[in-house]
Amino acid sequence: MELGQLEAFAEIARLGNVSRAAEALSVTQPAITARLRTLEAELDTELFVRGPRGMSLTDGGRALLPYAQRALAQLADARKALTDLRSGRVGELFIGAAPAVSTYVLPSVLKAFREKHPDVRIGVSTGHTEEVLEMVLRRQVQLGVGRPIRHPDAELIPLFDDELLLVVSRHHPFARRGRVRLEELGTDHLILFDRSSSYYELTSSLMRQAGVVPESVIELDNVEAAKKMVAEGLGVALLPRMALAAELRARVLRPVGLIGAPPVRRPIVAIRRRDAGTAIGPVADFLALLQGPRAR
Amino acid sequence: MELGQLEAFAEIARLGNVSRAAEALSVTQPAITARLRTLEAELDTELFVRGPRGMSLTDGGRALLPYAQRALAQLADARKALTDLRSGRVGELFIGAAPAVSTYVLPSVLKAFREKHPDVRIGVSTGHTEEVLEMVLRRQVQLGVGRPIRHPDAELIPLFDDELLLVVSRHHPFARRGRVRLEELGTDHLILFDRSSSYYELTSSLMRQAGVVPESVIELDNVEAAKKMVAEGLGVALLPRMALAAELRARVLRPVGLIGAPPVRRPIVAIRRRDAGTAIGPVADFLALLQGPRAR
DNA sequence: CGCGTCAATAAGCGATGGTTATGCTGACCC
DNA sequence: GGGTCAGCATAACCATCGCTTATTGACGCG
Repeated sequence: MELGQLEAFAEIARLGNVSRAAEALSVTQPAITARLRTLEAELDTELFVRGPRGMSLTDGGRALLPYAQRALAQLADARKALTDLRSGRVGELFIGAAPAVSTYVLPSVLKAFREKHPDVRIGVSTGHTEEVLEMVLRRQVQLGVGRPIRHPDAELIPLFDDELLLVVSRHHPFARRGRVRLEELGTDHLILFDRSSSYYELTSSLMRQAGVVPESVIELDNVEAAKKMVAEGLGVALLPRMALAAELRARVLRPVGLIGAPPVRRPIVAIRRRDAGTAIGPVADFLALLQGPRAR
Repeated sequence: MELGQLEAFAEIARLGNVSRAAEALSVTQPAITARLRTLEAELDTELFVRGPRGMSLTDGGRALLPYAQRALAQLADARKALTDLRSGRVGELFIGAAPAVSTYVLPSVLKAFREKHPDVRIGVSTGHTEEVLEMVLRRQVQLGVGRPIRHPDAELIPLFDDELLLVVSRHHPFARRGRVRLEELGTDHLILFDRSSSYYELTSSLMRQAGVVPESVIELDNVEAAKKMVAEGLGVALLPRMALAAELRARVLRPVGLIGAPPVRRPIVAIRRRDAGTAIGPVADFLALLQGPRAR
């Protein structure tokens, strides 16, 4: 039982005529005759009665027809489903993301994505990178976004470098100078955010290495509050650039370069299961958006 | 997209391993690799990720799998449906039959049929032979049973000969003699049945040809009443043998041979559409029962 | 009574899919 | 860390199958 035979069978049934069926399938009439003959032989059932004006279904043929049609329809549907999937037009996109990514990166990227693919179901789960890795490994999400984290079954795809940026309020003396030496922070009030974030450790060690002890330290558990405080002039902060896009653009906060200190950069990566193969469809399109220059 | 390819795909997905799939399909491993390769090429989609310990589905493969399985299942079902149909085990059997056939032949035949094929849906429509022909031509029934009637689209299959039998009550003088001459009926009371039946004309012409004018004639519109009247001794009747099986066996009525008159025989035939091809399944089995010696 | 339609058959050929044999890669194990 | 094993990919060869062209045959129809 081959697909070509079933196709021929269905077309003959539809058109009641071998020659027409051959034409419809773009082959010659003997080819269709042969297909039908072998099909009938294999099923050991006459499917058509050869009348003087064409072919008419037997009981057996009538019994077979719906099955053949359904099978062929399944395959047509399969083709459509796959092209749809590859086009990214439909399907699902489940993402796990670290908090900062979820808050500051995904909104704009998902907005762009949704415009292109309105029919894709989107889901976002937020958690720290370790949790994101878990989600990926458990297949709860197709893609994770966070800082690099090694695991034999996980593949990391570099997206962009996030950077810790020293920001101050527009009225702060640093704002005009544009760049200061690290040690100068010692005379200022430092605002730190989220002890559980990986940035906390980076910031602290930076200070320690420079032997800088800030005048005072305020610890907060979220970036939004930190930004507000800096804007209010309560101190200066080292915050991830991706969290600052809006404020920098609105010039509410001002970036200040650090002299004598290496830039603190942290790559942001996408995390996928190695056994998921090359990304296709919605995932691939979303990845492309993330890697594109407009992300962040 | 070929069935072999889909089969290979489904087996690899099931077993997670090309070599096992090859074994399961009784071909060599390169054959399966090739099938998968061409399938992936045609669909332009990677279906599996080749890992060091086997194959695991990609998103694309996961999307395709249910379609492939359904298509293959349809074909398996189709095979089963056809073998079931040919075995006559399941399916439908719609019959159109002339009244006498419907009343006196079908019950026993259908009883035997049902014992062999309990899962076949059975339907019987009764009508005179012309109506039966109509039912057959309109495909309301798959098979008709009645007297021969010609039509270009109808094929007639001889089943058995019915015969008009002279019957009398057990107390009638003829009963002991066993055979009488046709003219002797002139002194008796004749019971005729069903003016609309084709037998009426046969009986009448028989009498006319012999110049016999019965003492009296009673006309009835059904065979049952006629049999009762004969049994009650109200007269003698020429009735179709197939309607008399029970009474002859119970010796309530006695057959009487007619000397000097040719036996009045009428073939009973099955009627099928010519374009229905060779009968298969339930119809074929039923036909075989009808043609068998035990029918009538 | 020849013509047209339509399916079946014949013969030849090219493509396809199968087989055996072998190569390559990563994992696992002393 | 090298050897071995598992498992898929590749190569080369070959048989089979299915398609094409050409022809035959059956059957209505004008």
